[in-house]
Amino acid sequence: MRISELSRSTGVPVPTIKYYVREGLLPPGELTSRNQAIYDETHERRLRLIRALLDVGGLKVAAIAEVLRAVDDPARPVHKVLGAVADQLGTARSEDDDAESLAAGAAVAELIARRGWSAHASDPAARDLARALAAMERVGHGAFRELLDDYAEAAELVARADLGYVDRRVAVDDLVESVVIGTVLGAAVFHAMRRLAHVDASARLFGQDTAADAERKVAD
Amino acid sequence: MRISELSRSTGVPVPTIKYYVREGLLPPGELTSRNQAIYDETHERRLRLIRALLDVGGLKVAAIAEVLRAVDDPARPVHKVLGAVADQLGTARSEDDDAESLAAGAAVAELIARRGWSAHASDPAARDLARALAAMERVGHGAFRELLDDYAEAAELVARADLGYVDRRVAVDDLVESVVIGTVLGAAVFHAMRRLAHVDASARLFGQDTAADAERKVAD
DNA sequence: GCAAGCGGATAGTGGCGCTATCCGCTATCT
DNA sequence: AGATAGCGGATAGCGCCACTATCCGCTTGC
Repeated sequence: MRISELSRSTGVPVPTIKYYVREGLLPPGELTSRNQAIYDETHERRLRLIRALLDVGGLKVAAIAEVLRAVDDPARPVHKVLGAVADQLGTARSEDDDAESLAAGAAVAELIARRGWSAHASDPAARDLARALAAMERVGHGAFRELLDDYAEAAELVARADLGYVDRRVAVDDLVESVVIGTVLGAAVFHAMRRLAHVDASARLFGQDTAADAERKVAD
Repeated sequence: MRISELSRSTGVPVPTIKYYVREGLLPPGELTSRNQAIYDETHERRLRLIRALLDVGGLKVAAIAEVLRAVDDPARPVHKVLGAVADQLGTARSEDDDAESLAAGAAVAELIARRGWSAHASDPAARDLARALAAMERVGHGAFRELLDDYAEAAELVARADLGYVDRRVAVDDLVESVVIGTVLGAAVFHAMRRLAHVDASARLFGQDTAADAERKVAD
């Protein structure tokens, strides 16, 4: 397969494919001469994965490069890959040591203890959670903490479902890739689902014209 | 309060405040002369909200402008505001009419019917969900659909919690703003929580050194 | 009376995900 | 054998976005 066919079969423009290769997201084609290379279905598959992580997962190109490095690592301990993926999904970078952040960090540590989770408050995900709670506090919604256990319940439900799914796919396909896809795209799926559930809840509470509104909105 | 004090009290640089005013995120200060204006605690509050939606919620400046326009609308039907917010949280823009998208759209319509949700498949959230499922299909994970009902269960749980929270805040504070904050920041909270639950699940499945890994990672 | 700060306007910056162009070479068609 | 389309690789540029820097003439407060 030449690059133009790879482009056609995936819908990704040729210059973009070249760009992905440059950025280390996609392995280069195998050279058959100084300026001719062939690509196969692994490239096609990888390209589709890249687009999914980019368009639906919302990951940055650099983040995808790091995730794929972990995926391609021959000695790939699954939970390390999961950790690499989870880190790229986050936002927190700097240390926050204002009053709200410290309080939020303590609340997160309590939650982890209460839930008996095998995670540490220094985990990037825990830091992001603390960041979000600190932001809630700053806009006068510190009381949102009361929902943490409900959220945790739902998160456990989702995590259990994800694990079961990955477990079922072990024999079928590449385990590591399943974990990556489940984690990243699963987040997008849940995010959309939560919005949909809110639409339903809002319709029940505030009026029954929501579906009609949606119709009209789409017609615009 | 002058602009420099507003900047000091919120941590937002003065030129950035001016930028937000230009973009319509923040109302201008009240002029006391041709080139002097005063700001009050409503500006402070609004500025904190903007930063939360931007930094934690991940909304774009233009999206925040649209959300705040809805919030400030004197005749503000709550479910309209919620709709405006939900739309800004999404990603889908174009029509997808390939095979995967059509199948995914049908799956979403079925889910909505099965759940009895008062939402329509043309709702932006439903489209985003279909988009995510189509992406799953394209990377060979069409079987992920088996998890949809588990996800829906979790989403309902979260939506119920959110509604209860908003209900509790009706008397206390501005209802519309609570809805916005709960929707946007709640998404960030859940996203972090899901990652945390995955860390726990991964630790249980693949090894008990995850907490130690997190410690080491932070030390880097 | 004068430096510091102000509101407002305009232009510039850095990061990111591409995209356009050019080069010399090769595969393929006639 | 010659023409043409396409190739890999390199470099430069683009469009968007969230700021940021600079400048202007004008107050304010010491």
